[in-house]
Amino acid sequence: MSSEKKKKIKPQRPRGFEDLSGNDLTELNRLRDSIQKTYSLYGFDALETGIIEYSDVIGSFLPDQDRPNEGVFSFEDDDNKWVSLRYDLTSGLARYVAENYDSLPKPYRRYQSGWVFRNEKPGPGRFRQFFQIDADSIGSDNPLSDAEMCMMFSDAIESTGIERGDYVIRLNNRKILDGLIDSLNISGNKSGSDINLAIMRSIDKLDRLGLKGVEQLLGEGRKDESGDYTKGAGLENSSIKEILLFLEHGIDSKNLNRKKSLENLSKQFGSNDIFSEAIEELDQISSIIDVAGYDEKRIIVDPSVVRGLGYYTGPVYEADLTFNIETDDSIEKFGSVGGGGRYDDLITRLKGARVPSAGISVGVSRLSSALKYLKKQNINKEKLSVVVLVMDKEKRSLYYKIASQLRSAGIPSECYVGDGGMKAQLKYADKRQARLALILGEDEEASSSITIKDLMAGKEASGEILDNEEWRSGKVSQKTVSLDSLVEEIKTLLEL
RNA sequence: GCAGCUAUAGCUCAGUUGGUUAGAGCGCCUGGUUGUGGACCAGGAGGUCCUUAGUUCAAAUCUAAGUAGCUGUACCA
Repeated sequence: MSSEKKKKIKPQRPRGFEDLSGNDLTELNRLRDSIQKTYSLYGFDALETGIIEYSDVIGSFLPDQDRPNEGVFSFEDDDNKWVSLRYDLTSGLARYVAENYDSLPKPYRRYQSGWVFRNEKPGPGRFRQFFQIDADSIGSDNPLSDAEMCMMFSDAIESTGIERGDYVIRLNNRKILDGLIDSLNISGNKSGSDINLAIMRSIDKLDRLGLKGVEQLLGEGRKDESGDYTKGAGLENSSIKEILLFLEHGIDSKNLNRKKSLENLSKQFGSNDIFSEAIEELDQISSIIDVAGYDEKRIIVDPSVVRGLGYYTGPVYEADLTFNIETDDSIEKFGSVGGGGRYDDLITRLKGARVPSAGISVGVSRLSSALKYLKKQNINKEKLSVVVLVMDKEKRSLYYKIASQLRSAGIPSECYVGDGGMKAQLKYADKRQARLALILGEDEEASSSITIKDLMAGKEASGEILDNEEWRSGKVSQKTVSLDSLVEEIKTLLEL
């Protein structure tokens, strides 16, 4: 006996994976639909690609070890080829574009949503499987496509029910930071170098760690709450000062209009070539969205945005929720719900030729919990459903006929399909959160009527019942009606 | 990866300086009520006290290692 028990496998879902049901699932679908509808309004095409790609295509390479790359779920297929679960939707897009390059319209603009997988340590609000909704524009160098991304981003977020003022699109350019770091004359620095990336990473943590944390990371290093130590970039004090000054300006400029903000920036570091180029690009984007009527309530210039260290090459955008979230012991910023930017070199790897591109990606779980917090989600939206009880198993066909009639009238209805008695069936209906139970037994049959039991009303009444006799009767919230008028009665009852 | 914390019933947790049969609330099941879910009453099932080794007359309790989880941090093409 005990050995048998030992064999019983503990039902446990892998960490970082979620089961979705009920309201959460409905909400996911709703968000996906409204965002995709926005993308579609802009003229983007829908695309689906598989969730598995060849590992080398996905951008990883086979090292000498057994596993291709950290962070990616990978395995060998029958042909001894390494395949991987997609870690984002861009990799599939890149492959698709390179494969069908000649037949696609250029620029090619498409949207896609789906689950992506990362084999990483999950944390609060971070999963190993999560849902992304992307839109990308392939094959355009034009600032118009960046501007379009920002505007569409803003529209998409508003379409989910988040109101203007509760979010903002922060626009920046990677070249601004490149220019800044370039002007510091740090030895060994160039775009993509270790020291360059270390600085970028430190700046990226401004939101979470604040100016002080960034200062520590740029210098010697930083100790976290648990006592663990992170080694810093080791810059000289003068350089750190410059960067911090710049970041402070970034914080200030959030409150300025875009034009003013860009003017200030160019005054501050105008002499650097890379920097000037960045300002010029941002200026063009800003003019386009100005004319289109997207003001600073929706899109701001914020020089502290870093985004995806790897493949972004120009303008970057991030959607931030601006309200605070109050937890038990602290008040935190809700933070980013998605982002994107220009990546001019990504498809080059698969295609050879340079393919300038820009894209955005929205993470749905964050957005969903934000909406839940704002109470915009339709929580416990009253479900309209009816369970027809099986009182006499011989007469099942009759019950099915009733359920079928109700369905024709647009009322979701089901017949109990289990083996339990009446008590068990009502328990079932209760757990299903059905609104009504229909009872047609001997009593009702004799008068060709049917009893409608309002489960919600009964539940409410139950708190007031103290007398056991009254309880026993169980008839507080019931109504017996003629079988012919059933549909009408239900419609009046539910105010349809 | 690094660091800190934690591990007792399905869930949330209590368990005294190491002491005899390990508890509570919720949930679940049964009955009160063979035609009534949800209130109420009565009863019941459910435990490798994470694993292994050690200390001890005696370990859920102390020690060590391992494992898993949580939190922070790092990484995240």
